[in-house]
Amino acid sequence: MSTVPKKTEAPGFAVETVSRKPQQNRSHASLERMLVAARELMLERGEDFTLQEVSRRGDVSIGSIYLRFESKENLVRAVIANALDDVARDEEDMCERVRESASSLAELVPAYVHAYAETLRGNASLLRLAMQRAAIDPLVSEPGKQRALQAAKAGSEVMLDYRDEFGGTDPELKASSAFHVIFATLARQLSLGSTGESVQSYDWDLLKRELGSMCLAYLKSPD
Amino acid sequence: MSTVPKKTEAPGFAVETVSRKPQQNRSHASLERMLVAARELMLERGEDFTLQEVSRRGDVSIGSIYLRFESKENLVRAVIANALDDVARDEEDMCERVRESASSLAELVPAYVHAYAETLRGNASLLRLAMQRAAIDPLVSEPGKQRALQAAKAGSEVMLDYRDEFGGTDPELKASSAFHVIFATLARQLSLGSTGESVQSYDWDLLKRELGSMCLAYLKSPD
Amino acid sequence: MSTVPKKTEAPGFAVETVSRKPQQNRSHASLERMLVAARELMLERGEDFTLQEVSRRGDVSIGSIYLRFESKENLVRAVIANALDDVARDEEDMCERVRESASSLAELVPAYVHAYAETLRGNASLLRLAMQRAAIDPLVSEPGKQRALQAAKAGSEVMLDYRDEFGGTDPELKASSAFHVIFATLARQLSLGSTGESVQSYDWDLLKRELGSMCLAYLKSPD
Amino acid sequence: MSTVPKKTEAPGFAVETVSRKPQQNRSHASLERMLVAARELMLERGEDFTLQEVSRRGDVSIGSIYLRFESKENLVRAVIANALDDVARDEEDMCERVRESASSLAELVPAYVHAYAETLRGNASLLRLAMQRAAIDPLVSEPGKQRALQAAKAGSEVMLDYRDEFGGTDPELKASSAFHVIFATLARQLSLGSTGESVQSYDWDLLKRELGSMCLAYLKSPD
DNA sequence: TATGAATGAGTATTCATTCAT
DNA sequence: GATGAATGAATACTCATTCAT
Repeated sequence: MSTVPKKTEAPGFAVETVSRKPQQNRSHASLERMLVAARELMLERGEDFTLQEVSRRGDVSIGSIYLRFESKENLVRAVIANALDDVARDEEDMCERVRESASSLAELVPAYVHAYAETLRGNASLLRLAMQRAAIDPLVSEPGKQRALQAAKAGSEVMLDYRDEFGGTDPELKASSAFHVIFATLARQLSLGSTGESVQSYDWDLLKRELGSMCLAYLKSPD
Repeated sequence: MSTVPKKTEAPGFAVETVSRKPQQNRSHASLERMLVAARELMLERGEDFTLQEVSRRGDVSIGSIYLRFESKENLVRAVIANALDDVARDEEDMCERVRESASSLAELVPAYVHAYAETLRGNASLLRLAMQRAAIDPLVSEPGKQRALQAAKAGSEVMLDYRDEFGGTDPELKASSAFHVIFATLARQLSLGSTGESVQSYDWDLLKRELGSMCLAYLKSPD
Repeated sequence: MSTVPKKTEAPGFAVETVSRKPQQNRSHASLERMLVAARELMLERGEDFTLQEVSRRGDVSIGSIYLRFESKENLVRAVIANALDDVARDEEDMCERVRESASSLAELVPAYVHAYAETLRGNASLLRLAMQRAAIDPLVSEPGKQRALQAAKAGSEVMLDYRDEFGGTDPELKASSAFHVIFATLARQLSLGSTGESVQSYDWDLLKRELGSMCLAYLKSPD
Repeated sequence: MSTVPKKTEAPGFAVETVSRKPQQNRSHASLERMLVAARELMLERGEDFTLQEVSRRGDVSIGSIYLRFESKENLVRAVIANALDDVARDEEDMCERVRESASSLAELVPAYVHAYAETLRGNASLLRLAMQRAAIDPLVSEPGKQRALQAAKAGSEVMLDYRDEFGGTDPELKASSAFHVIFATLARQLSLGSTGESVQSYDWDLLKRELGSMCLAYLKSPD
């Protein structure tokens, strides 16, 4: 569970940074309940929910919420931080699985694209909220960047398992670039951050396949 | 300038659909002033602005605003519609320019990536708002999708000028896929739709270059 | 048609007192149209209508309305004044008819009650508005009182045709009292002035008959 | 004091139905203060008052008002419901007193008319508001009708104490009709529901006396 | 710790009225 | 006389936050 110290607009707001106290026994349950209630409401209606509703749905008093979180904003941040933690865990697992299943770059890249897509898809709703908030809230975007850096590193490393198959002279750069392109494309297709000009109806499987081809061609290319 | 008929929650809310009347002479100026004021405020603080403020800054009465727009929401849509129109125009020009300047696929693709990046960058702030709103407002997302479709077609066509240099058997698919990947990557890098896990500090020029290489390798690839 | 002078909050606001000018030819038509439109709207929604709506429905410009009436209030008063004129005319006719049809007090009283009820019923909607407004607007209640006085006199006179059949020593008082009671009871039953504690479902015909009996017994009574 | 449950557009909006919670101790005082303030304002200016004003005059926060009442409308209804309760109580007492003081129909009827007139006169201002609102608000008119029914029954019963002195064959009908006529006449004279064509200056005491005579003559009449 | 009643600042929207043309 | 675009004051209601118990 995550928390945010009351008066500290802390630089890195990891999950532990957003709530107020290292509650022990049963207050734990109450903290849990308010986070669950808030997450549900956020999935239903974004940030357009009321603390009153959290209070009712989570069976916690409004006072309790303010005992744990300095503000509604911080409660939202905590929910997002938890969601990002979940994603990070999923990503790690996914990397491991893909790594073990592939035995060549040509096998790996499409598998990675596919697996990453599924990982993101599973958390898309909360991720969307996270990214929307990050666009305006440094307290979410800053730690988000750290996480993204780690994800980039992890993703690159998976591909670098097959650096021998890479063309060109800077495999690290290639892997990193490939990761960014893959993530950006998948994210946009999943409407993370927003739909807008993305084309939902575009053939998703087709694009995934071509994205794999593209990266493979790029990684192997001597240029 | 754009307008929206009062009672028409029109299917396609093109610029002309959002305001109320084809006012001629000096009312034009007042409409202009409120749109400018609203745009400024939106760039400063998103949709979190007050009609009072628009009234003051644009030197128009509140009543005048409601004379042109059914609601604050529609005013916001009009500002966004205008911005999207601007982008569309810029994109067209950009395509033309890139087309004329390149004489081979190897020249074209990096030039296109670069030019597209600059085009988006110039309108990034308002585009971000557009995409954020599109995430929740069908009246913005629907026409946005049409526009995206056109942009995809236009972008593909530029690359297809050099279809002879393409590898593989389906140049249309390749061009379209390349466009989507390019747009997604640039958009994410510009934090369109949100920053979130994007890494602002990542070397932008580096990524653009590699994105060009990647697409080139892909388009030429026989697979 | 009635009118009200612009700056004169005139004591007696007869129909002629509420509009502004003794228009001649075709402006007459426009005045007529705005009064008709206003009456329609008032019948539909009370005073909760918009001058915009009067303008549209009556095909007159807002400016025209203000050319004839100093304010929306005065327009409302004019509509009411017209309605009261209509009622007064109807009452006169009704008295005449009843007078001719009856040949004894015992015949007259029930006939009068019945005819008066029908007269009021036909104008009930606008009368209701008139009385509601009169409750708060002296400019309506004052002339209304004059009219009521006349009505009381006219009604009394009909009954006094048969003063010979009256008991007691003050037939004028009896006739006047009977009129007041009849009017009050009918008005309440028609919900003029409001429904509230009146009982709509009470058997209307029954009450009318008993009301006749009551007045007859009273008029004949020696006390 | 009356209350109305927030989400219940309850069929019978008795006093208890209009506010939100059965608050005990000191919130009671605050509820009282807002009702008193609202009543004062309503007596001064009808429903044309501001919640701001209630807040200031009653020394309660706007939020507090909304804590007890779902809307301004419901606050108004609560004030009216209270007033109607008061009237009902007064009516009961009045009936009792009149009953005890009279020993014949000839004594009773004038006494009843007089006492009822005084009872209504004391609550006339708020009653007027109640009836005006009832004209457009079913949530007020519906329970109002129930109350009227009860009042009619109670009033009839008082007169039926002397049914032996009645003429004719249907004493219940006579009593009921007499009640309706009495109430209607008194109400109109007190301008309940509105003044309009009522004649304020008409000699009130005179009419009361004649109304008594009329009813007495009617009740005794063999027809 | 925990509660939840109380607070009150903040804002979109309406519509009678004016006045330049 | 006629027009109708422009004006802007006025107001109910929400909900994050506080604090007395």
